Amino acid sequence: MEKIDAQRIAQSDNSAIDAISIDCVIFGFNKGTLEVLLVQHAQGDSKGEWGLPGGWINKDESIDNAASRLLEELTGLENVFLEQLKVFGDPKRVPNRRVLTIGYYALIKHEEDDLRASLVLTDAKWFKIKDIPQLIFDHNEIINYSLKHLQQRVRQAPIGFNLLPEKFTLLQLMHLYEEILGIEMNKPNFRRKILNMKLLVALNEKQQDVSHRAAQLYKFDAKIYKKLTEKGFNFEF
Amino acid sequence: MEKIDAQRIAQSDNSAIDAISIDCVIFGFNKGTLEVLLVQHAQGDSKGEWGLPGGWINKDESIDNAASRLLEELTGLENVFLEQLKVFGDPKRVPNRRVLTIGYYALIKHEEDDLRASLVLTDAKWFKIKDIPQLIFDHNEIINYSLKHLQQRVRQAPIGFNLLPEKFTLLQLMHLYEEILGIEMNKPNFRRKILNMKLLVALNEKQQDVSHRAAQLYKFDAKIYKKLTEKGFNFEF
DNA sequence: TAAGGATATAGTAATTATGACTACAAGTTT
DNA sequence: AAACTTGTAGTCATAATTACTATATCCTTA
Repeated sequence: MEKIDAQRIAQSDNSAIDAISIDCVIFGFNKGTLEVLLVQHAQGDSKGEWGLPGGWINKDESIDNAASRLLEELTGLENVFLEQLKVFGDPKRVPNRRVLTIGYYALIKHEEDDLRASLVLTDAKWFKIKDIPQLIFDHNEIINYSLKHLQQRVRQAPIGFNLLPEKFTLLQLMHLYEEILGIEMNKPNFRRKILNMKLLVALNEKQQDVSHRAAQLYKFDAKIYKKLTEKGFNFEF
Repeated sequence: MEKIDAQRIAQSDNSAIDAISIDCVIFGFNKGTLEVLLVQHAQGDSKGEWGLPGGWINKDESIDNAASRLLEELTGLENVFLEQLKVFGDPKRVPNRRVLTIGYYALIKHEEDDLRASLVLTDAKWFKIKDIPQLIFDHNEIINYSLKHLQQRVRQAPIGFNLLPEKFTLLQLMHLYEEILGIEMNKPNFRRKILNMKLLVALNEKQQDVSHRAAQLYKFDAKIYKKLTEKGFNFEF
């Protein structure tokens, strides 16, 4: 492979790429609705416009670490579910310069108070999926891609739990799937199916302060969660 | 988001990244075995060592186009199944420099004669998955990742067909799945399941020159293939 | 405090899918 | 023609799925 080897050396320092960034699609689930966290640009050409939170990769920092650092800078949250999506590399995605961006997506427990406190300091806001405005660059495309990816992913691995609080009811879980997948499900059948998976552990607790019969609270079994995540499974509903 | 916006501008020209390459895992299926096409380096520090075929992105070329150009330069094949995997970005993946690489994987119909002719010109060789030697950089990791990814992917979409010739028998198809997934399947049950999907069209042809009863040949129905690929489906065996 | 409303949870029955087989068919080889 | 190899059809018990109905439990309010 002389050709390729030669190219590796020749082009390695005068790359056609001006820069490479990271952009992160942060999903949250609030009151039955899937939301995405966006930030408003305060300066530059795109002042006032909304876009995905993002940034740059530091020297000696893996790209996964860069993404989780950026996420923590924005939200104050650590140990969040965060996965790489893919690189977006259309030559015209950013005007005048060739900038690739590595897309990441995160799933966070939306109701955390830390998060709300941290966010008021910046121009960041949750948008319902349906209400996302026109964003800078190709950020709408990145969100669309990540949503499709999420829809695929929740059917292969029980990652949806990352959007729920520690303790949740079966109906909350079902509504989460309904919202992500855009479908309607049947309560009794959902119960049976999810309980058969042995993924959930019933707690000795019930919902509080609801104006109807309180539902059983569950958490998921971390061991089985791990096993299912590694092995992959099928969450067809 | 002043902070992020400022960073976008400040760091955009003195990036911590020296270069970004593309590396491609090319899968083929030959005599019941899954193989990967590797190339031997002819010069540089890694002379004589094997690695994934790869190269650099040109100006004004999308990364997907760059990947398919590189694939065509090596194999002479066009219109090949080719998808991005993800970026590999460990700071130490290449010694002395910070080089990210975008991983791609391709599925090709292995027996094409064009391919064989083209390949003799270069130091490229098919390796069985089990026989892959120690490769340069993190290329073993990239192959492992792509294999896992392929295993997931063939259960969600009927992409496995890209590894088979136009016309194939049900048993060839079953062996392909067995090889990719590393499992054993049951013939009659496989037949029933795959035929129920209505994805296959029986041809008016049978196998030729086999020393036993000739099997029915099938092709896949392009329309249903497309529908299933978009919608996603479940190929659990 | 009893009735009504709302939601949780249990159960049923018809249908379909799955897994583990057996049996037979259709060619090849000796 | 018999033996062998692989293809294809069919069986049967079990499990999963779908579309329901029924009942339990708790809160609200009249």
